[in-house]
Amino acid sequence: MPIQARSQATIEAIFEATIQVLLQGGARALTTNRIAEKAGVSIGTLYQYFPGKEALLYALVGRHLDKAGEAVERACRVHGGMSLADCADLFVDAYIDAKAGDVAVSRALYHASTELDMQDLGAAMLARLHQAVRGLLEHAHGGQPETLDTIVFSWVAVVTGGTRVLFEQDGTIERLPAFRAQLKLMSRAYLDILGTSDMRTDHTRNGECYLAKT
Amino acid sequence: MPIQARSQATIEAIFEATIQVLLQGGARALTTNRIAEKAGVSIGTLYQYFPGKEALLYALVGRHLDKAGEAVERACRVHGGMSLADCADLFVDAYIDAKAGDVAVSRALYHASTELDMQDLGAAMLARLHQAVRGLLEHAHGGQPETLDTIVFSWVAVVTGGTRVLFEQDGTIERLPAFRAQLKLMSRAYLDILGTSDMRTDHTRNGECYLAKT
DNA sequence: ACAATGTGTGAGCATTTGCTCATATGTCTT
DNA sequence: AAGACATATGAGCAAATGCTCACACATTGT
Repeated sequence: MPIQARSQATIEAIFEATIQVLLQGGARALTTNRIAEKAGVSIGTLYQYFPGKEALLYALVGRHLDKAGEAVERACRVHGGMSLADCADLFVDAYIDAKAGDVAVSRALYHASTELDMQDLGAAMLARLHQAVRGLLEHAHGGQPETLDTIVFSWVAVVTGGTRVLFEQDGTIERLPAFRAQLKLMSRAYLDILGTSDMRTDHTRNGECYLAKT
Repeated sequence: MPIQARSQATIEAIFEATIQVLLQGGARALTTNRIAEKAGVSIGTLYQYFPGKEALLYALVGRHLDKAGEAVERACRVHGGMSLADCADLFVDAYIDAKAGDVAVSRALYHASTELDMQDLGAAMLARLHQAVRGLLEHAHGGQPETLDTIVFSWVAVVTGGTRVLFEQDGTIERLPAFRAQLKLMSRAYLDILGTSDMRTDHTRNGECYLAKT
């Protein structure tokens, strides 16, 4: 669709302007006219490239998610003979690094995306992460495939969800280093179950009562 | 402010109508006129009780968060001489149960809340959970208080965030039981670190390389 | 019965929003 | 140079939204 070079530049300007408007004024201030103004193009131009406001946001969010997803996939591909602990660190680092690049943008886009129906984008992202992580752990798992899927799903949900909570609550990413370390610790402890026992055993008996009374 | 009984009923009707509109039409369809119509009251009545749309949403979201927070706090208060594993189960169950009651409502309210500036409500909820969980683990922790705070923060973030991801992606809460079990398993494994070693040790050496090659 | 006050009404206004379309200006090919 | 096509313009429209206000009804106390 882009025949001349300037059209691509225009689209880029519109994308960038959308992010800027979102960052400055929030979801409420995100109007097509404002976006066009900020981008330095006319409102008509905007509607030449996007059939509507929703489509613009959809494309923008999709592009960002795609970038993050690709980064994680790339990181997960190189895992020759890693320990589970290293796998844990690998995914946690890859995901957080992919998201930490522009926390503000991620937050802004996420807030904007709730106005629309973008659950499919989020679901696609989750599925992508699921596949990547599955590949990472597959050869270390001896049990049934569905068991592995449950583990992968839970782990991915916890890592992505936990990171989101951190970013939402702590805009300054002050706590990020500590949280990252804890997330790794937790992931290692969890994944080690893969190598030590079946998922169905009740692990309350393995660990004693660690309660240190007074 | 409510002197006669019917005013309270009106407010309740408005709250309920807000949820209904949100569930049926999403955030885009959430207009004051629609809410009033659905509630069976006039638009003027709505603005007699709430200074604006934002205030209405703020009150509604606050009420729901409050209910959930209170439930978790109540559950966390009774913890005489529990093992860490039981503590893990307790919080996971309490939080999920508090949220699972009305998944659809939680999702709807969350989506609506992004239009506004409600980060303070979310932060307050997190702080509340933090305090409750801190009380739950306090007597089992021998290290420095800041270490405990880091653990509690990370754990709470992971449990709340992970649950949110699940609810957003899986509206039918089909995967909830499996996820709940995994979350408990993960929490137990993580919290056990509290009783076995200091947080600063590198746990890569404790666990071997569990990788089962082929 | 009657006023005082709490509660409910809804037509309609000011503003905003997403978007269209007739037109203008670049850019490329021949 | 000139036509063909891609790109850009922006005034303005139809619809929607948050909200006001002058007025009506209900409940209470005396």
